[in-house]
Amino acid sequence: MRTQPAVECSIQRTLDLIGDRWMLLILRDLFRGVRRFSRIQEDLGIAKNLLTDRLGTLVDADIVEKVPYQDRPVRHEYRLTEKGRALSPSLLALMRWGDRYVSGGLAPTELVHDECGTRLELQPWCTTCNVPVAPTDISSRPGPGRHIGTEEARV
Amino acid sequence: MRTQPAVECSIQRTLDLIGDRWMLLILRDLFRGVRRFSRIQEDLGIAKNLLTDRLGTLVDADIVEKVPYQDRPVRHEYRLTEKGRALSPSLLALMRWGDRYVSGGLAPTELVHDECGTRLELQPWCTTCNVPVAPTDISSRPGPGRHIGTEEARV
DNA sequence: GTAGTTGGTTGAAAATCGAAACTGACTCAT
DNA sequence: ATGAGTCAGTTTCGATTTTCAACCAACTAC
Repeated sequence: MRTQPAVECSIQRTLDLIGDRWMLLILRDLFRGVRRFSRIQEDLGIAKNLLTDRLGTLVDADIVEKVPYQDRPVRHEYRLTEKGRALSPSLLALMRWGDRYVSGGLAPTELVHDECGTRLELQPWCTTCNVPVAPTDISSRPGPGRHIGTEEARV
Repeated sequence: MRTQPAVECSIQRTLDLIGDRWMLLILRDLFRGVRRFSRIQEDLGIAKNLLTDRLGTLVDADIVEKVPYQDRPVRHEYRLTEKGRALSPSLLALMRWGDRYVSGGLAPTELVHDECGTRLELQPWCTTCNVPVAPTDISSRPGPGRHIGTEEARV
């Protein structure tokens, strides 16, 4: 798919896997409890062959597992694995951004803390200083998994 | 593009805008300081007409602005606006997920807190309880910007 | 004036997508 | 046991997108 030489960053590796136009929407549905083929298909309006393909990729990647929910006829549903559930911060981050910048500050759906009902924010967190970190206080450095030379690297 | 009726969730709205295979990679490059057409094009291996198109969309959406960095010949570079910079948590979340689940725990690039050098985590944060919130302690509810009926809604 | 760089545009071939039709396994109601 | 319906796909094919390569315009450096 990608014709590029090496993939040197986890964002690229992640997007190669789930950066498709439908993938994150499918995952969103799974998070929401929409787990069956036909329900997802009708909810998203995705073509069935594409849904088959995408779910297959997700299962192969161990992000989703296909579990039977009845015999005779055997019917399956798709459930997030732990790896899949670990994508929740990514979806939450995209959702909060959309709330603010695309939906004009009016969230169509809010995510709240079960215990107190507060709407959740998502922030980079420094576990040493125990404080939230602003985008301007972040810099990047090579990690143990290899690195690209970047002059001015900031996220 | 989307043939569906209404778009009722900020994740969908966001992905309609930047959920393309290239968009988030382009944004990643901009965050990293790769800001010129030719540099991005060669870094990503994206076709030039697509890069032209995608940058145009980003500029139209006010996520990126095109600013001249020299006259004679006028050359521009693409810079993130505040709206664009606000995507950093999303990219960070995808990157951390990739670090853990795709790059096998070995981050190719680490993002650190400027002040103390600690590698950053990204967590849903409850501003009332002032604690990080686990995925299992999150539920969703209709917000002021309209809602889909969901039975078992969790992210 | 020749070559090189930057930031594109254009056009044709290849890949991908979407809509609809079709299939197969099974249920349920008559 | 016939007929209608559901679920989860597969197949087919026309439409759309993407890729790849060539070309272009403006300017610099030699």
